[in-house]
Amino acid sequence: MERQPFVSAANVSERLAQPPALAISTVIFALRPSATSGRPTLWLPLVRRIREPFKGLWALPGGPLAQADSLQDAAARNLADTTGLAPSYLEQLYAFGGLHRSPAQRVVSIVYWAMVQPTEADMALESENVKWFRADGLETLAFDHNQIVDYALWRLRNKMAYGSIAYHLLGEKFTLAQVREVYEAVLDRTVDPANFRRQLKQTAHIEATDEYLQGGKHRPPRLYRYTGTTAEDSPVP
Amino acid sequence: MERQPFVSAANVSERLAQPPALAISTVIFALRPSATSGRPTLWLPLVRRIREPFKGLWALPGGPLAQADSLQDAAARNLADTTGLAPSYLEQLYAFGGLHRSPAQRVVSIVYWAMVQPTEADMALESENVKWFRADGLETLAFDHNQIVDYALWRLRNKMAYGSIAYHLLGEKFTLAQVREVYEAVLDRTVDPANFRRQLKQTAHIEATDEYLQGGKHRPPRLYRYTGTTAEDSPVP
DNA sequence: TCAAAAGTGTTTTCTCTACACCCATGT
DNA sequence: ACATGGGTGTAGAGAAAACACTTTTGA
Repeated sequence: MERQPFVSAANVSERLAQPPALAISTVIFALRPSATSGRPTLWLPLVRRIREPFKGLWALPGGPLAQADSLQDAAARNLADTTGLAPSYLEQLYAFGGLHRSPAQRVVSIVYWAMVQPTEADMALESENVKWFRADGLETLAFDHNQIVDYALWRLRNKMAYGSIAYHLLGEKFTLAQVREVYEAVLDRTVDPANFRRQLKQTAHIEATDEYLQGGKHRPPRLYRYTGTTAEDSPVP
Repeated sequence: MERQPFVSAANVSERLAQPPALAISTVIFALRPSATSGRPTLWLPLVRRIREPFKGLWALPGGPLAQADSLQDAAARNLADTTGLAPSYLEQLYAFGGLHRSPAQRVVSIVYWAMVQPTEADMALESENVKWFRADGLETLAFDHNQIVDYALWRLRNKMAYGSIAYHLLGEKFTLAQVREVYEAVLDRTVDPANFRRQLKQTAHIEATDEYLQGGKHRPPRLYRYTGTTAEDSPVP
Protein backbone atom coordinates (compact mmCIF):
# COMPACT_ATOMS: atom_id res chain seq x y z
CA MET A 1 0.00 0.00 0.00
CA GLU A 2 1.81 3.08 -1.21
CA ARG A 3 1.28 6.22 0.77
CA GLN A 4 -0.78 8.76 -1.03
CA PRO A 5 0.26 12.39 -1.01
CA PHE A 6 -1.90 15.35 -0.10
CA VAL A 7 -2.58 16.24 -3.71
CA SER A 8 -5.21 14.29 -5.57
CA ALA A 9 -3.99 14.76 -9.13
CA ALA A 10 -0.53 14.57 -10.64
CA ASN A 11 1.10 17.91 -11.13
CA VAL A 12 4.59 18.25 -12.43
CA SER A 13 5.74 21.19 -10.40
CA GLU A 14 4.18 19.90 -7.22
CA ARG A 15 5.67 16.53 -7.93
CA LEU A 16 9.14 17.91 -8.29
CA ALA A 17 8.79 20.02 -5.17
CA GLN A 18 7.87 17.14 -2.90
CA PRO A 19 10.51 14.83 -1.51
CA PRO A 20 10.02 11.18 -2.52
CA ALA A 21 7.74 9.34 -0.14
CA LEU A 22 9.19 6.33 1.62
CA ALA A 23 7.12 3.18 1.94
CA ILE A 24 7.65 -0.36 3.21
CA SER A 25 6.08 -3.36 1.51
CA THR A 26 6.34 -7.07 2.13
CA VAL A 27 6.12 -10.19 0.03
CA ILE A 28 4.93 -12.94 2.33
CA PHE A 29 5.30 -16.56 1.31
CA ALA A 30 3.56 -19.49 2.89
CA LEU A 31 2.94 -23.10 1.99
CA ARG A 32 -0.67 -24.14 1.40
CA PRO A 33 -2.15 -27.19 -0.26
CA SER A 34 -2.97 -26.70 -3.91
CA ALA A 35 -6.70 -26.57 -4.63
CA THR A 36 -6.30 -29.19 -7.35
CA SER A 37 -3.52 -31.61 -6.46
CA GLY A 38 -3.48 -31.10 -2.71
CA ARG A 39 0.30 -30.92 -2.79
CA PRO A 40 1.90 -27.95 -1.01
CA THR A 41 2.38 -24.88 -3.17
CA LEU A 42 3.49 -21.29 -2.64
CA TRP A 43 0.90 -18.71 -1.67
CA LEU A 44 1.04 -15.10 -0.65
CA PRO A 45 -1.46 -12.69 0.92
CA LEU A 46 -2.51 -9.53 -0.89
CA VAL A 47 -4.67 -6.60 0.15
CA ARG A 48 -7.21 -4.85 -1.99
CA ARG A 49 -6.68 -1.17 -2.70
CA ILE A 50 -9.58 0.81 -1.32
CA ARG A 51 -8.54 4.15 -2.83
CA GLU A 52 -6.91 5.57 -5.89
CA PRO A 53 -4.56 4.95 -7.53
CA PHE A 54 -5.29 1.38 -8.63
CA LYS A 55 -8.46 1.28 -6.53
CA GLY A 56 -9.90 -2.22 -6.52
CA LEU A 57 -6.68 -3.96 -7.58
CA TRP A 58 -4.73 -6.24 -5.30
CA ALA A 59 -1.41 -5.11 -3.88
CA LEU A 60 1.34 -6.16 -1.52
CA PRO A 61 0.73 -5.33 2.14
CA GLY A 62 2.66 -2.27 3.19
CA GLY A 63 2.52 1.28 4.35
CA PRO A 64 4.58 4.29 5.28
CA LEU A 65 7.68 3.95 7.43
CA ALA A 66 6.84 4.64 11.06
CA GLN A 67 9.29 6.98 12.70
CA ALA A 68 10.09 4.78 15.65
CA ASP A 69 10.75 1.61 13.66
CA SER A 70 13.85 0.33 11.99
CA LEU A 71 13.20 -0.84 8.44
CA GLN A 72 13.01 -4.43 9.61
CA ASP A 73 10.64 -3.56 12.45
CA ALA A 74 8.46 -1.52 10.15
CA ALA A 75 8.13 -4.47 7.80
CA ALA A 76 7.27 -6.82 10.65
CA ARG A 77 4.80 -4.34 12.07
CA ASN A 78 2.62 -3.66 9.09
CA LEU A 79 2.82 -7.29 8.19
CA ALA A 80 1.20 -7.94 11.55
CA ASP A 81 -1.23 -5.07 11.13
CA THR A 82 -2.57 -6.08 7.76
CA THR A 83 -2.48 -9.86 7.94
CA GLY A 84 -1.99 -10.68 11.61
CA LEU A 85 1.09 -12.72 10.75
CA ALA A 86 4.38 -13.08 12.60
CA PRO A 87 7.07 -14.14 10.14
CA SER A 88 9.58 -16.88 10.88
CA TYR A 89 11.91 -15.29 8.36
CA LEU A 90 12.16 -11.67 7.27
CA GLU A 91 14.80 -10.18 5.02
CA GLN A 92 15.20 -7.12 2.88
CA LEU A 93 14.50 -7.78 -0.77
CA TYR A 94 15.24 -4.59 -2.68
CA ALA A 95 14.56 -0.87 -2.78
CA PHE A 96 12.36 0.07 -5.71
CA GLY A 97 12.60 3.70 -6.71
CA GLY A 98 11.61 4.12 -10.33
CA LEU A 99 10.24 7.53 -11.21
CA HIS A 100 6.80 6.41 -12.28
CA ARG A 101 5.88 3.61 -9.94
CA SER A 102 3.02 5.61 -8.51
CA PRO A 103 1.09 8.06 -10.65
CA ALA A 104 0.77 11.05 -8.35
CA GLN A 105 3.80 11.29 -6.11
CA ARG A 106 7.14 9.67 -6.40
CA VAL A 107 7.39 6.72 -4.02
CA VAL A 108 10.48 4.78 -3.01
CA SER A 109 9.49 1.39 -1.62
CA ILE A 110 11.81 -0.68 0.48
CA VAL A 111 10.49 -4.18 0.05
CA TYR A 112 11.00 -7.06 2.46
CA TRP A 113 10.21 -10.69 1.90
CA ALA A 114 9.00 -13.02 4.59
CA MET A 115 8.15 -16.64 5.16
CA VAL A 116 5.56 -17.87 7.61
CA GLN A 117 4.91 -21.34 8.94
CA PRO A 118 1.72 -23.18 7.98
CA THR A 119 0.24 -22.97 11.46
CA GLU A 120 0.69 -19.22 11.35
CA ALA A 121 -0.60 -18.95 7.85
CA ASP A 122 -3.84 -20.71 8.73
CA MET A 123 -4.47 -18.17 11.46
CA ALA A 124 -4.01 -15.27 9.07
CA LEU A 125 -7.12 -13.16 8.86
CA GLU A 126 -8.81 -13.26 5.52
CA SER A 127 -11.52 -10.78 4.67
CA GLU A 128 -13.10 -8.99 1.76
CA ASN A 129 -9.90 -7.01 1.36
CA VAL A 130 -7.23 -9.53 2.42
CA LYS A 131 -6.90 -12.77 0.48
CA TRP A 132 -4.36 -15.46 -0.30
CA PHE A 133 -3.24 -16.10 -3.87
CA ARG A 134 -1.08 -18.71 -5.50
CA ALA A 135 2.33 -17.22 -6.21
CA ASP A 136 2.40 -18.49 -9.78
CA GLY A 137 0.00 -17.06 -12.29
CA LEU A 138 -1.00 -13.94 -10.41
CA GLU A 139 -3.41 -11.51 -11.98
CA THR A 140 -2.36 -7.91 -12.63
CA LEU A 141 -1.49 -6.15 -9.39
CA ALA A 142 -1.31 -2.49 -8.43
CA PHE A 143 1.84 -0.45 -9.06
CA ASP A 144 4.86 -2.52 -10.11
CA HIS A 145 3.97 -5.25 -7.67
CA ASN A 146 3.98 -8.01 -10.25
CA GLN A 147 7.62 -7.30 -10.94
CA ILE A 148 8.34 -7.24 -7.24
CA VAL A 149 6.73 -10.63 -6.68
CA ASP A 150 8.63 -12.06 -9.63
CA TYR A 151 11.86 -10.81 -8.20
CA ALA A 152 11.01 -12.24 -4.77
CA LEU A 153 10.30 -15.60 -6.37
CA TRP A 154 13.58 -15.49 -8.23
CA ARG A 155 15.43 -14.75 -5.01
CA LEU A 156 13.56 -17.45 -3.12
CA ARG A 157 14.51 -20.06 -5.72
CA ASN A 158 18.07 -18.82 -5.65
CA LYS A 159 18.40 -19.10 -1.91
CA MET A 160 16.69 -22.44 -1.95
CA ALA A 161 19.29 -23.86 -4.29
CA TYR A 162 21.99 -23.79 -1.67
CA GLY A 163 20.63 -22.57 1.60
CA SER A 164 18.57 -23.58 4.53
CA ILE A 165 15.59 -21.42 3.71
CA ALA A 166 13.01 -24.14 3.28
CA TYR A 167 12.72 -24.76 7.02
CA HIS A 168 11.15 -21.37 7.58
CA LEU A 169 8.15 -22.49 5.57
CA LEU A 170 7.67 -25.51 7.83
CA GLY A 171 6.70 -25.98 11.45
CA GLU A 172 9.07 -26.68 14.31
CA LYS A 173 9.25 -30.39 13.59
CA PHE A 174 9.13 -31.82 10.13
CA THR A 175 9.96 -34.90 8.13
CA LEU A 176 12.63 -34.93 5.49
CA ALA A 177 9.97 -35.67 2.91
CA GLN A 178 8.24 -32.43 3.83
CA VAL A 179 11.45 -30.52 3.24
CA ARG A 180 11.75 -32.23 -0.09
CA GLU A 181 8.20 -31.26 -0.97
CA VAL A 182 9.07 -27.63 -0.31
CA TYR A 183 12.02 -27.86 -2.65
CA GLU A 184 9.92 -29.50 -5.31
CA ALA A 185 7.16 -26.94 -4.95
CA VAL A 186 9.48 -23.97 -5.13
CA LEU A 187 11.93 -25.23 -7.71
CA ASP A 188 9.17 -26.99 -9.66
CA ARG A 189 11.00 -30.22 -10.33
CA THR A 190 11.29 -33.61 -8.74
CA VAL A 191 14.20 -34.47 -6.49
CA ASP A 192 15.61 -37.90 -5.71
CA PRO A 193 14.62 -38.66 -2.11
CA ALA A 194 17.73 -40.68 -1.32
CA ASN A 195 20.22 -38.10 -2.53
CA PHE A 196 18.24 -35.24 -1.07
CA ARG A 197 18.35 -36.85 2.34
CA ARG A 198 22.13 -37.15 2.19
CA GLN A 199 22.64 -33.58 1.09
CA LEU A 200 20.56 -32.31 3.98
CA LYS A 201 22.31 -34.38 6.63
CA GLN A 202 25.69 -33.18 5.41
CA THR A 203 25.20 -29.47 5.00
CA ALA A 204 22.01 -28.22 6.60
CA HIS A 205 21.73 -27.70 10.31
CA ILE A 206 19.09 -30.13 11.42
CA GLU A 207 18.98 -32.70 14.16
CA ALA A 208 16.93 -35.83 14.47
CA THR A 209 14.36 -35.98 17.24
CA ASP A 210 13.30 -39.35 18.67
CA GLU A 211 9.76 -38.75 17.50
CA TYR A 212 8.02 -40.15 14.48
CA LEU A 213 5.09 -38.79 12.53
CA GLN A 214 2.23 -41.20 13.19
CA GLY A 215 -1.02 -41.49 11.32
CA GLY A 216 0.33 -41.88 7.82
CA LYS A 217 -0.53 -44.77 5.59
CA HIS A 218 2.93 -46.26 5.66
CA ARG A 219 6.10 -46.47 7.67
CA PRO A 220 6.20 -43.48 10.04
CA PRO A 221 8.98 -41.03 9.12
CA ARG A 222 11.31 -39.57 11.70
CA LEU A 223 10.80 -35.96 12.73
CA TYR A 224 13.64 -33.46 12.58
CA ARG A 225 14.24 -30.05 14.05
CA TYR A 226 16.04 -27.07 12.55
CA THR A 227 19.06 -25.95 14.56
CA GLY A 228 20.57 -23.31 12.30
CA THR A 229 20.54 -19.62 13.00
CA THR A 230 18.04 -17.41 11.23
CA ALA A 231 20.78 -15.34 9.62
CA GLU A 232 23.34 -17.77 8.28
CA ASP A 233 24.51 -15.48 5.55
CA SER A 234 25.24 -11.79 5.60
CA PRO A 235 27.09 -9.88 8.31
CA VAL A 236 25.02 -6.70 8.36
CA PRO A 237 21.24 -6.97 8.25
CA MET B 1 27.58 12.11 2.67
CA GLU B 2 24.33 12.07 4.59
CA ARG B 3 22.03 14.95 4.02
CA GLN B 4 21.85 17.26 6.98
CA PRO B 5 18.51 18.62 8.12
CA PHE B 6 17.66 22.21 8.84
CA VAL B 7 18.14 21.82 12.56
CA SER B 8 21.61 21.90 13.96
CA ALA B 9 21.09 19.96 17.17
CA ALA B 10 19.21 16.78 17.88
CA ASN B 11 15.80 17.38 19.32
CA VAL B 12 13.46 14.54 20.01
CA SER B 13 10.19 16.15 19.07
CA GLU B 14 11.58 17.72 15.95
CA ARG B 15 13.17 14.44 15.05
CA LEU B 16 9.91 12.61 15.31
CA ALA B 17 8.06 15.24 13.34
CA GLN B 18 10.35 15.11 10.33
CA PRO B 19 10.02 12.38 7.75
CA PRO B 20 13.15 10.27 7.36
CA ALA B 21 15.58 11.78 4.90
CA LEU B 22 16.52 9.67 1.88
CA ALA B 23 20.13 9.50 0.77
CA ILE B 24 22.14 7.59 -1.82
CA SER B 25 25.66 6.38 -1.13
CA THR B 26 28.08 4.31 -3.16
CA VAL B 27 30.88 1.89 -2.38
CA ILE B 28 33.29 2.07 -5.31
CA PHE B 29 35.86 -0.64 -5.81
CA ALA B 30 38.88 -0.42 -8.04
CA LEU B 31 42.09 -2.35 -8.48
CA ARG B 32 45.32 -0.56 -7.67
CA PRO B 33 48.83 -1.81 -7.03
CA SER B 34 49.64 -2.35 -3.38
CA ALA B 35 52.08 0.19 -1.98
CA THR B 36 54.22 -2.61 -0.55
CA SER B 37 54.05 -5.67 -2.79
CA GLY B 38 52.99 -3.99 -6.02
CA ARG B 39 50.39 -6.68 -6.57
CA PRO B 40 46.87 -5.49 -7.36
CA THR B 41 44.65 -4.95 -4.34
CA LEU B 42 41.21 -3.53 -3.70
CA TRP B 43 40.86 0.21 -3.12
CA LEU B 44 37.93 2.54 -2.70
CA PRO B 45 37.56 6.34 -2.76
CA LEU B 46 36.27 8.19 0.27
CA VAL B 47 35.36 11.83 0.83
CA ARG B 48 36.15 13.85 3.90
CA ARG B 49 33.21 15.28 5.85
CA ILE B 50 33.44 19.04 5.85
CA ARG B 51 30.57 19.61 8.28
CA GLU B 52 29.01 18.07 11.33
CA PRO B 53 28.22 15.38 12.14
CA PHE B 54 31.47 13.46 11.92
CA LYS B 55 33.29 16.51 10.55
CA GLY B 56 36.79 15.56 9.47
CA LEU B 57 36.12 11.83 9.20
CA TRP B 58 36.10 9.99 5.91
CA ALA B 59 32.83 8.76 4.47
CA LEU B 60 31.37 7.07 1.41
CA PRO B 61 30.53 9.37 -1.47
CA GLY B 62 26.84 10.13 -1.63
CA GLY B 63 24.14 12.70 -1.32
CA PRO B 64 20.42 13.24 -1.39
CA LEU B 65 18.24 11.62 -4.03
CA ALA B 66 17.64 14.01 -6.91
CA GLN B 67 14.02 14.18 -7.94
CA ALA B 68 14.56 13.46 -11.61
CA ASP B 69 16.82 10.42 -11.13
CA SER B 70 16.00 6.80 -10.64
CA LEU B 71 17.91 5.26 -7.75
CA GLN B 72 20.45 3.80 -10.13
CA ASP B 73 20.88 7.11 -11.96
CA ALA B 74 21.23 8.97 -8.71
CA ALA B 75 24.02 6.65 -7.63
CA ALA B 76 25.81 7.03 -10.96
CA ARG B 77 25.37 10.78 -10.88
CA ASN B 78 26.82 11.60 -7.49
CA LEU B 79 29.52 9.07 -8.10
CA ALA B 80 30.47 11.15 -11.11
CA ASP B 81 30.05 14.40 -9.19
CA THR B 82 32.26 13.52 -6.26
CA THR B 83 34.94 11.39 -7.88
CA GLY B 84 34.58 11.96 -11.62
CA LEU B 85 34.19 8.24 -12.16
CA ALA B 86 31.96 6.33 -14.56
CA PRO B 87 31.39 2.82 -13.23
CA SER B 88 31.62 -0.27 -15.39
CA TYR B 89 29.35 -2.03 -12.93
CA LEU B 90 26.72 -0.61 -10.61
CA GLU B 91 24.28 -2.53 -8.47
CA GLN B 92 22.14 -1.90 -5.45
CA LEU B 93 23.72 -3.17 -2.25
CA TYR B 94 21.24 -2.60 0.56
CA ALA B 95 19.00 -0.03 2.18
CA PHE B 96 20.28 0.98 5.60
CA GLY B 97 17.65 2.51 7.83
CA GLY B 98 18.61 2.08 11.47
CA LEU B 99 17.20 4.69 13.81
CA HIS B 100 20.48 6.16 14.97
CA ARG B 101 22.71 6.11 11.94
CA SER B 102 22.89 9.88 11.91
CA PRO B 103 22.76 11.86 15.15
CA ALA B 104 20.40 14.67 14.26
CA GLN B 105 17.84 13.48 11.75
CA ARG B 106 16.83 9.99 10.78
CA VAL B 107 18.42 9.05 7.47
CA VAL B 108 17.61 6.08 5.27
CA SER B 109 20.51 5.40 2.90
CA ILE B 110 20.09 3.35 -0.22
CA VAL B 111 23.60 2.14 -0.92
CA TYR B 112 24.95 1.05 -4.28
CA TRP B 113 28.21 -0.65 -5.02
CA ALA B 114 30.26 -0.08 -8.12
CA MET B 115 33.38 -1.29 -9.85
CA VAL B 116 35.57 0.85 -12.07
CA GLN B 117 38.32 -0.13 -14.48
CA PRO B 118 41.91 0.80 -13.70
CA THR B 119 42.16 3.35 -16.51
CA GLU B 120 39.11 5.09 -15.09
CA ALA B 121 40.36 4.83 -11.56
CA ASP B 122 43.63 6.53 -12.46
CA MET B 123 41.72 9.47 -13.86
CA ALA B 124 39.71 9.86 -10.66
CA LEU B 125 40.25 13.26 -9.13
CA GLU B 126 42.04 13.15 -5.83
CA SER B 127 42.16 16.17 -3.62
CA GLU B 128 42.40 17.23 -0.02
CA ASN B 129 38.91 15.86 0.52
CA VAL B 130 38.79 12.92 -1.87
CA LYS B 131 41.29 10.10 -1.40
CA TRP B 132 41.72 6.42 -2.19
CA PHE B 133 42.07 3.86 0.62
CA ARG B 134 42.82 0.18 0.73
CA ALA B 135 39.60 -1.74 1.28
CA ASP B 136 41.09 -3.88 4.03
CA GLY B 137 42.07 -2.30 7.29
CA LEU B 138 40.14 0.93 6.97
CA GLU B 139 40.25 3.47 9.76
CA THR B 140 37.03 4.48 11.52
CA LEU B 141 34.62 6.09 9.08
CA ALA B 142 31.66 8.43 9.57
CA PHE B 143 28.21 7.05 10.36
CA ASP B 144 27.88 3.28 9.94
CA HIS B 145 30.04 3.31 6.85
CA ASN B 146 32.51 0.74 8.16
CA GLN B 147 29.69 -1.79 8.38
CA ILE B 148 28.53 -0.84 4.92
CA VAL B 149 31.98 -1.37 3.42
CA ASP B 150 32.27 -4.73 5.19
CA TYR B 151 28.97 -5.80 3.77
CA ALA B 152 29.98 -4.67 0.29
CA LEU B 153 33.19 -6.68 0.58
CA TRP B 154 31.25 -9.73 1.70
CA ARG B 155 28.95 -9.41 -1.27
CA LEU B 156 31.83 -8.87 -3.67
CA ARG B 157 33.54 -12.05 -2.49
CA ASN B 158 30.27 -13.90 -2.73
CA LYS B 159 29.66 -12.85 -6.31
CA MET B 160 33.25 -13.54 -7.21
CA ALA B 161 32.96 -17.14 -6.13
CA TYR B 162 30.74 -18.08 -9.04
CA GLY B 163 30.18 -15.13 -11.27
CA SER B 164 31.74 -13.06 -13.94
CA ILE B 165 32.25 -10.02 -11.79
CA ALA B 166 36.01 -9.82 -11.94
CA TYR B 167 36.03 -8.49 -15.50
CA HIS B 168 34.46 -5.21 -14.43
CA LEU B 169 37.60 -4.44 -12.46
CA LEU B 170 39.76 -4.91 -15.55
CA GLY B 171 40.12 -3.06 -18.83
CA GLU B 172 38.65 -4.06 -22.15
CA LYS B 173 41.41 -6.53 -22.93
CA PHE B 174 43.12 -8.60 -20.29
CA THR B 175 45.21 -11.70 -19.77
CA LEU B 176 43.95 -14.73 -17.92
CA ALA B 177 46.63 -14.16 -15.33
CA GLN B 178 45.18 -10.74 -14.62
CA VAL B 179 41.77 -12.26 -14.00
CA ARG B 180 43.42 -14.73 -11.68
CA GLU B 181 45.15 -11.91 -9.82
CA VAL B 182 41.78 -10.27 -9.23
CA TYR B 183 40.42 -13.47 -7.78
CA GLU B 184 43.45 -13.87 -5.57
CA ALA B 185 43.27 -10.26 -4.40
CA VAL B 186 39.59 -10.39 -3.57
CA LEU B 187 39.37 -13.89 -2.17
CA ASP B 188 42.79 -13.60 -0.54
CA ARG B 189 44.10 -17.02 -1.47
CA THR B 190 46.16 -18.49 -4.26
CA VAL B 191 44.56 -20.24 -7.20
CA ASP B 192 46.08 -22.88 -9.45
CA PRO B 193 46.72 -21.18 -12.81
CA ALA B 194 46.09 -24.29 -14.87
CA ASN B 195 42.76 -25.18 -13.31
CA PHE B 196 41.66 -21.57 -13.20
CA ARG B 197 42.24 -21.24 -16.91
CA ARG B 198 40.06 -24.24 -17.64
CA GLN B 199 37.25 -23.04 -15.40
CA LEU B 200 37.16 -19.69 -17.15
CA LYS B 201 37.15 -21.11 -20.66
CA GLN B 202 34.28 -23.42 -19.75
CA THR B 203 31.90 -21.12 -17.93
CA ALA B 204 32.75 -17.47 -18.28
CA HIS B 205 31.89 -15.50 -21.37
CA ILE B 206 35.22 -14.47 -22.78
CA GLU B 207 36.73 -14.75 -26.21
CA ALA B 208 40.36 -14.87 -27.25
CA THR B 209 41.69 -12.00 -29.31
CA ASP B 210 44.64 -12.52 -31.66
CA GLU B 211 46.69 -10.04 -29.68
CA TYR B 212 49.36 -10.71 -27.10
CA LEU B 213 50.53 -8.56 -24.24
CA GLN B 214 54.07 -7.50 -25.14
CA GLY B 215 56.69 -6.00 -22.90
CA GLY B 216 56.67 -8.57 -20.12
CA LYS B 217 59.76 -10.38 -19.01
CA HIS B 218 58.67 -13.74 -20.32
CA ARG B 219 56.43 -15.43 -22.84
CA PRO B 220 53.74 -12.95 -23.90
CA PRO B 221 50.26 -13.99 -22.77
CA ARG B 222 47.25 -13.88 -25.04
CA LEU B 223 44.71 -11.11 -24.52
CA TYR B 224 41.04 -11.88 -24.01
CA ARG B 225 37.86 -9.86 -24.20
CA TYR B 226 34.72 -10.10 -22.07
CA THR B 227 31.60 -10.90 -24.05
CA GLY B 228 29.02 -11.40 -21.30
CA THR B 229 26.19 -9.06 -20.52
CA THR B 230 26.41 -6.66 -17.60
CA ALA B 231 23.33 -8.08 -15.89
CA GLU B 232 23.65 -11.84 -15.95
CA ASP B 233 21.62 -12.36 -12.82
CA SER B 234 18.40 -10.85 -11.59
CA PRO B 235 15.29 -10.05 -13.61
CA VAL B 236 14.32 -6.74 -12.02
CA PRO B 237 17.02 -4.16 -11.38
C1' DT C 1 71.47 -21.05 -21.98
C1' DC C 2 68.75 -20.20 -18.16
C1' DA C 3 64.81 -18.41 -15.45
C1' DA C 4 60.12 -17.69 -15.31
C1' DA C 5 55.64 -17.30 -16.81
C1' DA C 6 52.31 -19.21 -20.50
C1' DG C 7 49.89 -22.92 -21.64
C1' DT C 8 48.73 -28.29 -22.02
C1' DG C 9 48.10 -33.01 -20.33
C1' DT C 10 47.32 -36.51 -16.94
C1' DT C 11 46.35 -38.70 -12.69
C1' DT C 12 43.89 -38.72 -8.49
C1' DT C 13 40.17 -37.44 -5.69
C1' DC C 14 35.84 -35.98 -4.63
C1' DT C 15 30.99 -35.04 -5.43
C1' DC C 16 26.67 -35.80 -7.71
C1' DT C 17 23.36 -38.97 -9.77
C1' DA C 18 20.85 -42.93 -10.71
C1' DC C 19 18.98 -46.81 -9.03
C1' DA C 20 18.83 -51.32 -6.63
C1' DC C 21 17.61 -52.84 -2.36
C1' DC C 22 15.83 -53.52 2.53
C1' DC C 23 12.56 -51.75 6.34
C1' DA C 24 8.25 -50.77 8.62
C1' DT C 25 3.62 -49.77 8.61
C1' DG C 26 -1.71 -49.56 7.23
C1' DT C 27 -4.95 -51.89 4.66
C1' DA D 1 0.47 -60.59 2.06
C1' DC D 2 1.22 -56.65 -0.32
C1' DA D 3 1.48 -51.97 -1.63
C1' DT D 4 3.84 -47.84 -0.47
C1' DG D 5 6.70 -44.49 1.24
C1' DG D 6 10.86 -44.38 4.61
C1' DG D 7 15.57 -45.19 4.67
C1' DT D 8 20.45 -47.32 3.20
C1' DG D 9 24.10 -48.95 -0.06
C1' DT D 10 26.69 -48.62 -4.11
C1' DA D 11 28.48 -48.36 -8.91
C1' DG D 12 29.29 -45.04 -12.64
C1' DA D 13 29.70 -40.30 -14.55
C1' DG D 14 31.56 -35.99 -14.30
C1' DA D 15 33.88 -32.11 -12.06
C1' DA D 16 37.66 -30.31 -9.35
C1' DA D 17 42.32 -30.43 -7.46
C1' DA D 18 47.21 -31.49 -7.74
C1' DC D 19 51.05 -31.52 -10.37
C1' DA D 20 54.25 -32.99 -14.16
C1' DC D 21 55.49 -31.27 -18.45
C1' DT D 22 56.21 -28.51 -22.81
C1' DT D 23 56.49 -23.76 -24.95
C1' DT D 24 58.06 -19.13 -25.49
C1' DT D 25 60.02 -15.13 -24.41
C1' DG D 26 63.73 -11.63 -22.07
C1' DA D 27 67.95 -11.29 -20.03
